[in-house]
Order: sequence, then structure tokens, then C-alpha cells
Amino acid sequence: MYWTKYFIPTLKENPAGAEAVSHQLSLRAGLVNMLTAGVYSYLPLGLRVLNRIESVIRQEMNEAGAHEVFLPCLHPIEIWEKTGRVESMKDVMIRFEDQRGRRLCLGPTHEEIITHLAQQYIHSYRQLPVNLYQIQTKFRDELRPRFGIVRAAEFIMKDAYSFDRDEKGLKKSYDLMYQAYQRIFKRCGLDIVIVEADSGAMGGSISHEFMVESPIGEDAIAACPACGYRGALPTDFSEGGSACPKCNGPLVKKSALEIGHVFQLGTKYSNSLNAVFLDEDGKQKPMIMGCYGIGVSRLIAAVIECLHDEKGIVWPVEIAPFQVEVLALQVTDVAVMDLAEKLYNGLRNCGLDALLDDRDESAGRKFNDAELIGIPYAIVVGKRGAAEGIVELKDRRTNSTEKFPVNEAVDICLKKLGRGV
RNA sequence: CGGGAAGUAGCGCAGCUCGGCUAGCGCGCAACGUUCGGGACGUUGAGGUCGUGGGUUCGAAUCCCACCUUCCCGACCA
Repeated sequence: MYWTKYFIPTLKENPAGAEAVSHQLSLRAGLVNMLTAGVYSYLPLGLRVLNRIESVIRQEMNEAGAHEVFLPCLHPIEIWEKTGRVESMKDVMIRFEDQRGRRLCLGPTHEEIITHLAQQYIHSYRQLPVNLYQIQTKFRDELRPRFGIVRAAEFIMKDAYSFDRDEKGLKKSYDLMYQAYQRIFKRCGLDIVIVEADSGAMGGSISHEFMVESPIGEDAIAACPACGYRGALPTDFSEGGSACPKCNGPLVKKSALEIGHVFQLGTKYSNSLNAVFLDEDGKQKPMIMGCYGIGVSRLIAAVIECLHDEKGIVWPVEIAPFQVEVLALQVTDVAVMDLAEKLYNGLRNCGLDALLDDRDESAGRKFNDAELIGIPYAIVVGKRGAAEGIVELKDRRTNSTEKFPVNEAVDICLKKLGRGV
């Protein structure tokens, strides 16, 4: 992609009102734009990151045996009345009537819808287990949207739902998701903390939250400064008094942001929506369910919170909007531009997503923008280097620069990106 | 929903206390020229219902009232 033909509206200054780092950087790097509180547009760069994260999630979900579906946002309120959640979720539900007076809501979550689906199609233990997932927009009437896309009224979630014939099966399905989540977050460059959690409005018994340590977190975890242990905050936690389960040192409280949550639901929804199957013993039984959520849009913010420096975002390779950026420092110099384009095409021919900054701007601005948008590697093409056949490779993460002969640059990039040569 | 802060050009802000504005500054934007390895410089130019509505006044960005919006803290929250 040529920068001049793309749409990357970077901002030099922090927008007023954005205090969280991820909020500031997501606006400054031209990832998102606010329409109204808690409602955001994704701009090309932000959408690229979103798509990459979704791709990681899809790979891991599919690998774990889940199948993708796409459920509606528009729900008839009756189905919510059947499970009683029209009451328990009334504060977050956005409700309205259509022209015929049909009562509808914008889906805040999809247990009811997926269970209704299972009720229609699954009738035998032979069809189980099944795990269906989707990546969808959720709507919640947030009283106080916060920190940009961290807590939004309209946000993107991956939600998976498992159906099993018994508790043993549920444990297995749950475990598959649990492990997939660990891989997903690792691939997104995050160091997660998993804690047992309350199942809250979802119902069910066992539940785990996947969190990252972050100053804007709305939850709390315990951390041990001595040995690096991090885990659930003890219910009887007292600052400096609670002891680390690993080294017995004093624990401290840290705020953490929830990015995933898995639940063993049991039969709450299958009972109320009559999702039953005929088991091997000829008896009709309710399906045993689990549900598994990842805040996909929030994940973007979480990654920025965890992976940034004073200059901007530092994307992990796996979810970066581009893998390599070529900086042509003097675009009016034919030799520089020719070389930059040659490198750019070379990268693309190797299957890499490359961005060529071909703007007629000062070198400083280009360096700063490159650092702001956080592309993992940058190849710098300058006048002097072009004449000598030398380019520089900058590593966004380590902030180091190495020089290479022009004809080696593409291969070096591939190697650094783990693509081999 | 309670408490606090803020709304002036695309972005960031000053002006408001003490009414005189034909509303400024920086960035960005357009044109031309000079620059060209860390947010260059000069000249010229475009761009504004001062959040909205009402009130006070000869005169309101500025004073008064109401409302709207955004941000932060809290409460709430897969």
C-alpha cells in the first residue's frame, strides 16, 4: 500500500479528553474515530488490526473444533422473556418497537439465540458435542462508556457456545476453549492472567476470566513484586499482608482489564428454551452448555495498553496492520524512489503486507508517524544509502537499526518476521 | 445515576475574572518559492451559527437561566 493512496489520518497532538494511553494512541494513529460516546468507526488501519485479530481467533477456534456462524443483532424480546433475562439484563438492553409494534432488542449477548438454534436442529446425542461461534457486534446500553473502545456501547465480540451431552463432555469442551484462549492471547503478544471468577448474570458454575494487567483495568488482580507471580486477588486481601502463594512475599493489588471470559453454563438456557436431546439410554435430557467470550475490539485497546512506548504503538507481528514499512526519505529523488519501490515490490512478492511511505514530507515526520502507527519493521531508504546500495532496517520493538546491502534487505525482513528465507 | 471538569476553524488552545471582537495563536489545509536523514522556512490564502435556546444590555465568546454533548472519579457492568 502506498501511503499517499491510503487513508491514515495521524494526529500530532493528543485529542482533548483522551486520557488512557490506548485511547490516545488509537485516535492519534488513525485507527478509530468516535461518532458519539461509546460508538466508534474503524478506519483502514484499525480495521486491518481488527481483521488480523479476528483471523487469529478464527484459526484457533476452528483448530479447537468450533464452527463459525453469524447470528442476528435484532432479537425478538419474547426469547429473552423465556429465559427471564429480559429482567436481569434490562439495564444494558437497548429495546424498541418496529412499525408493526414488534418488541425487539439489539443483542447484548447471544445465549438465547444460539440455544434456540440448537433446540431446532439437535435432537440426538449422536449430534453432540457441538461448538458454534461467531464474531459479532454487541450492543449494551452502557451508563458510562469509557476509555475509547475499552468499554463501548457497540463493540465486537467473539462468542462461542458449546453443547454437550454430559458434564464430562462440558469439561472437555471448556478445556479446549481455555487452551485456545491461551494461544490466542499469546499470539496477540499479551501476557495474560487467568483467574477463577463469578459467573454473574450468565449463570452456571465454573468460570474463568482472562485479564491483562493495565492501569485502566476495571478489575483487580494480585501481583508479587518479588517473584513475579500474578493471580486472583484473595477475597480477604490486605495490602502488604496477603502472602504470595509462590514465595510467601507480600502481594500487591494491580488493576487488570478483562479481555476474555469462559463459563460452564450447565442447563440454564437449555432448560428454559427446551434444548433437549435423546440420549443413548432413550431418555430426553437438556444439553449441557458452555459459553466463551472474547472482547475483540477491546483486545485492540488491551494490546496498545500493554505494547507501546513513548513514541507510539508497538504491534506484535501477528496482528500488525502491516508487517513492514518502507520509508522513502526523499521521494523527489528518482534513485531513492526506484529503490524504495523495488524493495516494496520485493516484500509484496514474498507475501508480506508492506506499506510504502511515499509522502513528500520531511524525514522527521515520516519517522515519527512510522513509530506512532507501530509497524514492526521499517526499511529506511535514503539518498546516501541508495547511492551506496545500503538500506537500514529498524526494529520498532527494540528501537535498533541495522544496515544491510539492498539485495539482502527483503530476505532479512522475512527472516526477522519468522518466514524463513 | 451521584460528584467534578470541559465545549471557541479539521486538531490543540488563548481570550471570559472586569461586556467594546470586525474573535486570535500554534498545527494542519491550498498556492508559489527555497529546503530535504528526526515533526524545515518564507510569502500569500481559504476556513468560525464562539455547543443549543432564551434572557440582561446601546452592545454578549465574555454576565444570568435552562438544556445538550464530551471527558474523568464513583456506582453499575460477561
